[in-house]
Amino acid sequence: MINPPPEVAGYRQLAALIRAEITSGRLQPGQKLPSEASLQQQYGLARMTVRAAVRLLRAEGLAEHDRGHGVIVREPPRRELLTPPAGAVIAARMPTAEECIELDMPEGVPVFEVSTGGDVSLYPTDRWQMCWPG
Amino acid sequence: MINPPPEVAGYRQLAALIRAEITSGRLQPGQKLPSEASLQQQYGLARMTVRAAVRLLRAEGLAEHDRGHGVIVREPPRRELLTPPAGAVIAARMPTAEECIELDMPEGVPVFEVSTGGDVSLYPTDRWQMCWPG
DNA sequence: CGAGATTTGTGCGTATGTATT
DNA sequence: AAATACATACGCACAAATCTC
Repeated sequence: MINPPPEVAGYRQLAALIRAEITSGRLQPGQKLPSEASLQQQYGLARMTVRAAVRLLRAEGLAEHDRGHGVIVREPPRRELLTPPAGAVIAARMPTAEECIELDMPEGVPVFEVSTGGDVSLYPTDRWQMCWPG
Repeated sequence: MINPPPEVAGYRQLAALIRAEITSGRLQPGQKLPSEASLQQQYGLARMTVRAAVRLLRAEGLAEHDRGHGVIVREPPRRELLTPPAGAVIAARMPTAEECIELDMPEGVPVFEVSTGGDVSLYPTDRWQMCWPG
C-alpha cells in the first residue's frame, strides 16, 4: 500500500466527526445525517467505510436508520420510572431481532430483563429507568 | 438452503443457524466457531455476509471476536449482585468504545448507569445484576 | 394515481494490514 | 518463518422503501 494504515480506523474517525456534530447540537434530534453518498464524496471514502461509521453511531444509540429515507439523529431518551416487584432480579442485555419487533423498539437499544419467580419481562432501556428505594 | 428466498436476509439466516448451535449446546462456551472462510465455502456466501452474521451474534452477546484466533462462544454471564445506594437512578445504555476499554469489557455489552446526585458509575451488565429490595 | 429520483439494505469480489499460533 | 484468522477498505450491482413531482 502507498499510504501507511492510519492509527485509528477511518470509519472510527468519521464516526467521531459525526458524533461531535450530534453531541454539540449542530445536528439536532430528528434531523437527517448527510446521505451515505454525500459522505462518500465529501471525505473520499468507500460506502462500506461510511456505513461502518454510521453503524457505530447506531450501536451507541445516537442514530437510527430509516430505509428509503435516511439516517436520523435519535431523540435523547425520555425514560419513565419503572418499579419492579419486591425480590425481582434485574439484568440487562441486548434483545434479539424478534424481541425488537415484539417490543416495537429500534435495534441497538438494550433491554431490562426483570425476573420474578419463573416470569420474565422485558423493558426497553430507552423508555424506562429505575429509582432505587430506601 | 440459505440461497433461494430473500424473505429473510441471508446473514440473518446464517446467524439463526449458528445461534441454534450455541443455544442447543452443540457449540459450547469457549469453543471456536468455524472460521469465516470455512463458513463462506460451506454455505456459498460472501465473506461480508458471513461477517454480518457473526456481528449479529456478537451484538447479542453470544459470541466474541478474538483477533488472530477466531470467533469464540461466550460464557453465559455469571452476574454478581449490585446494590445501588438509596435514591440512585438506574438506567442502561450502550457504552462508547472508550468506555469499553476503560471498563475492560467487550463491545456489544450494555452498561448500567447508576446516578447518585451528580455522580455517575457504570457497570457492565454481563457482570452485574440487581435484586429489588422489599 | 403513476414514474422517476433518492436513500438505505443486501450481496459479491478483491486487496492489504495486523495479530496469533 | 509460515500459516491461519480477523480488520479495514476499495470497487460494483441490484432490491426495497420512501419521497417528489
